[in-house]
Amino acid sequence: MLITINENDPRPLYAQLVANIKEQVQTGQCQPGEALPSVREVAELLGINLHTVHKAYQILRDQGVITLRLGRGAHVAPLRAHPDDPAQAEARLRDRLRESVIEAYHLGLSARDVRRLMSEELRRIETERNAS
Amino acid sequence: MLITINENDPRPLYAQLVANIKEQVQTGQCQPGEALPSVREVAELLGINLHTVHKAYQILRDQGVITLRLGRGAHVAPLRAHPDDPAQAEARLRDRLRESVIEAYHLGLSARDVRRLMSEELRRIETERNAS
Amino acid sequence: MLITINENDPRPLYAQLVANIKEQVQTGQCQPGEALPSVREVAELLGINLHTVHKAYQILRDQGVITLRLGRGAHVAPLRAHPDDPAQAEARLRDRLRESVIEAYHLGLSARDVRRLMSEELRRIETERNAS
Amino acid sequence: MLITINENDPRPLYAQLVANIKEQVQTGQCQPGEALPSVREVAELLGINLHTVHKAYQILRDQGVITLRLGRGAHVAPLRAHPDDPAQAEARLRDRLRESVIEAYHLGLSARDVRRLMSEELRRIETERNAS
DNA sequence: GTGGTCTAGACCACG
DNA sequence: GTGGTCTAGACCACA
Repeated sequence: MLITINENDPRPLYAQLVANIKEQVQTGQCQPGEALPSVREVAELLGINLHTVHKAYQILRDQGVITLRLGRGAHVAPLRAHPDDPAQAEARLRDRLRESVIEAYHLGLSARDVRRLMSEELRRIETERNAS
Repeated sequence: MLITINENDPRPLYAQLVANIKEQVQTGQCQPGEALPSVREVAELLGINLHTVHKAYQILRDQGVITLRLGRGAHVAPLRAHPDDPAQAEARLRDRLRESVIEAYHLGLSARDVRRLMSEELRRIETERNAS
Repeated sequence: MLITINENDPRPLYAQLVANIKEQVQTGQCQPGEALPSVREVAELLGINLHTVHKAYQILRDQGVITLRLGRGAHVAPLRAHPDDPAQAEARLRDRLRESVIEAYHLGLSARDVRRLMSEELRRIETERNAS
Repeated sequence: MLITINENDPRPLYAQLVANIKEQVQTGQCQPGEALPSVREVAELLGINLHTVHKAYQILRDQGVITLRLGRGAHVAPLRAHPDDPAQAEARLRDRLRESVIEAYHLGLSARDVRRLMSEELRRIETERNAS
């Protein structure tokens, strides 16, 4: 598992780590049960602070993406097949999508553009997952 | 035009104002050329500081959503029909959608759910706009 | 003489008036000695405040572009053939050009672009002047 | 990196800071990747308020001149090699140059003077950049 | 009345 | 330590 950060990304480092790992888990680049590198390894490899990595791992644990056990490191948790609370999950995503659509329109893009780009993204993630 | 903020929203106040106003402009709840309430009015109405509102208005001006003129207040700018830089606009939206899809999967939602919710949102905004 | 303002111009109204009139004088669209419309006429025509126009006229008088005489209105002053203080005039222009060059580079334009655009502008004004 | 402000300059402080830093970046007095002094340092050094400096840094970030990262300070961004939107970039510069030419004529300078001063400025910046 | 700038000082989040 | 947000209040420039 190769965790990376991007100097030009405006998000804080810990948020980049979280997003990066979630994406890799989701696209199947790392499998449930697989071990993640230790906090110390990641920090050294990326040349960042230990507690920045620690914070990212804690967030991932809180979101159920990984498991952390004392002395045994971090492991990828099994993927959620169904939402714990479907209504809440949908509401959250709905808000995100609503914001995205507003932004798209302000950028001058059309509903058609949005639909096309979303289809592309959905397809891309599916194929990445199947390839791995 | 009714601008609101939400105590529980994790975003900073100025960002909430920006999002709120962009949404109202986009859904047609206020028309191009229409005057927005003055910085002072909004600040008083919401019980927040002048500068917080001012910052939001400046951002909206920078993004081309409103015009601000010394001594003459704020007005809704005409909507962008086409992106200034289509490739860049698409890239930005693509990143947002990609993040949303990853999040959706981690919430336990399916590609089908995502598609359905997106269609609903696109339709909702269109109808709001046509209604006004 | 037709004085105009532009809603989308970020400059304050009085500054637009000043720039507009200076340009017309310079390009020969109005000749030395010619009468300018009265403060009141301009204000009514453009639907702006009397003292906004008044301020613009005062500035133009201070800069020697027009003459204002009580009861006789405003008239275009003769063009300056040579700078009153050549060193100071050059220094002022130099600062402006320096700023423009810095901006050009930050916009991603080259020295060549700057030269080309400057030549075009110089030529454009000459031809406009000769045409009138 | 030495940032300065000028009491007699009619521009607001934050705008002076922006122009000053852009010039230094452009003339190569500071290299891409190089760290800028922190907001607090600049504020203390110049005896002005934190927010004034902060605003300048934000503008520079929005214009792509520097990068700002929470907890990690400000750094010079890579220079733009080509305009994102060439037509728009040229239009902006053209307006600036047009204004400058009008001003030059009103100062009593000739087209020849303008050409000469512009050449000098272009050359000056090139040599400064090559020297560093 | 309007927006724009500057100051002063508090508090938070990130690394 | 860093940047980021919010408040409070003063003062200026424009219309």
